[in-house]
Amino acid sequence: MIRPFAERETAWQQAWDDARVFAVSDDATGQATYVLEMFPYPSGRIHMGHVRNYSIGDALGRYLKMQGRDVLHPIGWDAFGMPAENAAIANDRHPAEWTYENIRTMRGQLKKLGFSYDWDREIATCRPEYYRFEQQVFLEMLERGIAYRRKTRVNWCPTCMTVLANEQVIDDRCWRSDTVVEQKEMDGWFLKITDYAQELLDDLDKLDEWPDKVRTMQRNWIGRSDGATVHFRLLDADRTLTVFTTRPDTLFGVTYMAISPEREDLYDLMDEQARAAVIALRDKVRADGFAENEKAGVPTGLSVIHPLTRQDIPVYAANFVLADYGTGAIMAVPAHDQRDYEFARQLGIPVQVVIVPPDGSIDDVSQLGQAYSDPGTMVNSGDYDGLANVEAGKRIVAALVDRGAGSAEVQWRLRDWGVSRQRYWGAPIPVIYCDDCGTVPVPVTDLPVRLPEDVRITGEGSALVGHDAFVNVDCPSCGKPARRETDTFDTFMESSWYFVRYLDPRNEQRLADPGLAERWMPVDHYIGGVEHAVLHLLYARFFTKVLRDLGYVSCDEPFRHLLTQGMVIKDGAKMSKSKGNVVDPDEMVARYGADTTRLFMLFAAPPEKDLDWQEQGVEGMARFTGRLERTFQATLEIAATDLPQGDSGAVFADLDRAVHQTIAKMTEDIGQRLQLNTAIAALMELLNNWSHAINETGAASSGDQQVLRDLLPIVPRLLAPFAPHLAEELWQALGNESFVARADWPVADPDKLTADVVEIAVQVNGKLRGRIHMAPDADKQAMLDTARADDNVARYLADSQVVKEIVVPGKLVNFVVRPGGGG
RNA sequence: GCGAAAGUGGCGGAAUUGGUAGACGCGCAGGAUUCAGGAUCCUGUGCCCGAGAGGGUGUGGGGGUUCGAGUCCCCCCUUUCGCACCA
Repeated sequence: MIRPFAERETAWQQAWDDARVFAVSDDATGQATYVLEMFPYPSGRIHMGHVRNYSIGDALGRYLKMQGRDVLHPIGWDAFGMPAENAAIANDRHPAEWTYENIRTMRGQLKKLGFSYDWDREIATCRPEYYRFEQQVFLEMLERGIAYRRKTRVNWCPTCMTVLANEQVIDDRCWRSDTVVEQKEMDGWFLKITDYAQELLDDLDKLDEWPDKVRTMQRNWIGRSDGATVHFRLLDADRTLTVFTTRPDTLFGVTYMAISPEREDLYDLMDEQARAAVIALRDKVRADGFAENEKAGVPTGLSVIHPLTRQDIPVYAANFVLADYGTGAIMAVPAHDQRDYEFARQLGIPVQVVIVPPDGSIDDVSQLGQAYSDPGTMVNSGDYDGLANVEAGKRIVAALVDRGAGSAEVQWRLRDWGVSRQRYWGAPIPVIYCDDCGTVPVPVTDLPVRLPEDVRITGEGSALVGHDAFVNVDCPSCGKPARRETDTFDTFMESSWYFVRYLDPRNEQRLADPGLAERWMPVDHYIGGVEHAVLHLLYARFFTKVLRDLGYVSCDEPFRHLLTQGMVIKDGAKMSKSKGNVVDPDEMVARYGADTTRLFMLFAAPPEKDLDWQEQGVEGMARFTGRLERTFQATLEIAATDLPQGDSGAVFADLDRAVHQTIAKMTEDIGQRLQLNTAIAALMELLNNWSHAINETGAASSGDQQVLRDLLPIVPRLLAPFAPHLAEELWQALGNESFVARADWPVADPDKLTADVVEIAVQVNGKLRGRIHMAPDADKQAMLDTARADDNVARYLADSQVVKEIVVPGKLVNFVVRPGGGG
């Protein structure tokens, strides 16, 4: 008896829970396999993007479990963050209350979708039992100098009233509120991600199961560039102006220097008029951001001495020189750098050519009207004339080293990660400031530093600042009154290591047992949106390397295979409340059931592409599940009737082969290619053959019946990764007492994978002229003879001469002919 | 501007190693069943010509390699994404 979907889905969800089917034991003996989807922020309700994400991971996890693996498939909540505070302000509720209520709602929604999570391992990052280990790791980082405090210019979002990391600023705007970010001078805690820059870059090559797109984005973000620093003595002052350049070979082409107007350390050397001009430029640059592409600049009145030619070189302040890259100053070579060229043109500065194309195709580069930045031969460069520019570059660096005027150097675009946030709803940073002892780490034995709950959220800065009991503490070192840090950690901290906590979520002594980390890490399949390509995925990689160095894990990289799933689109736009095109998962589950909803999400597009939500498509999928139920029921009845002895007919023999071909195709599509859409298509195709065999031909003999009896236990298992409730229901209808979720994935019988007759295309001059049917292993001569015998093919060969015969066994015959003669 | 990915019926998408383009699904058309609607079942469905057999044409555009190209090479167009004065 197959129950209606609403009834059976609830029943099976309960049964899975009761039997703890997806709880994985740490001492199981199978191959440890870790399947993980990016954990959700408890924003209120599950949306279709979540459903898609988790349906992909769930299908994969269930499939691997059926393959005999020990599958770890946990879920939790990325529970700290701004929206909880915003909601608190709007509704006068405590962020914790809001968050836990959302978690309850969303947990219920996930359960209704029937995902195969090990709920015993559920975590929420806002619980002290979780963040205490984050605080502990931070203290260890502090000890090792990986965490440090400094005053610096930071990105400040006036809406969120907090500092942002560089990664959280997109086009000069806050990643969350879209407000234009301001620059502010502030104290804050930083993590030395730059110490790991080289390893983060190098190890990208090991991540061969990551999309190239993501690896490229990270490579660009890290931004290694090789070059040299060059020191220029300032004229009439006992100071130097140091620059970074990737083109030391162009040193003889320097006709001016350019500094960022933010280089306030140089203001004292300028006369009043120049200083006023530079300040005006600085203010203009700050106001415009970098939206302004037009080159602008002013002379500073300063000059430097060229380290090799000893010539005087003027220094300008220029709007295109970045304050926070390199040294905030450049040597300008207008002949060979387009930006320098444009600026020189703008201000009438001379252009000095020092490299010409090696083939002499252009003997006077100065006539180009733009900078020449390709390789070439050195000119106007003293001893280096005639050399290839790359070689000259090396020698010039050597000459600078000799004179103490420079050295080879590597620059990075990656900045240290600022993790201080002036927000309440986050993990407290475990340090105390004492007037006598300075910055004092909270002793590990005092952890966790609990976030106090008796606060009122006003939106006027962090609620912690005014919380006297939290702030006023005794110095752990000298015992005198001291102040506790009131900033909290960036929420990206919590998501940088949660995948390790899942391994040992109830351990009160340690973040995770190293043996468990050894067993389960790295994550085998990590699935989530591409919007995390830099932020979360870079931080998580960094954290993993730190955890390795601290002895918590033994792997270098957290995620072996990364699948970046596409967005869910409706009416041409990403589903969002503001666009009013959201589809509520609960509604879909109520109307069509979890199985149908999940099947449609997986079928409508390959996992990595965007998915267009079409209600009609869901209805089509409901037709499929309905048809499958009816056909299964009908087949059960046939299997139970008495039929005359006899071999199977041709239709049923074909069906038998189709079953095994479907197993083979689905196994490859899910296991190797991760193309869940074509795996489902293959199952649909099988159902078409199967229901036709029953309805059109009908089972007439015991042989036919046997084919159906063999097919029955295979179908629920093929269905189980995608429509697990229906699969359990069908499995149970066969009399099985165990769960299909625990059954073995079927194995195709290799003898049944080849048909005894295949269709072979016959072409004449590459055009299809006929089709013949032969055994797949027919020899070439037989194929040619049969092809020639085809009426239509014969017509094309009649008045022509065959000059070449191409035969692809089991596939195709192609006659290459030319007119005239007789074949 | 630089980098990456993509462009296939009315629509979502298949085609895995250069070998029968359009699997599977939606939609649409015709039929069966039905009082009717819905549901279900069957048949057809790239475009053009043809009663049919069959022929022509067809994977963004143009060229090329090959017996054979959606797939490989060159040029161009469009879309999406990422980076964007990184010296």
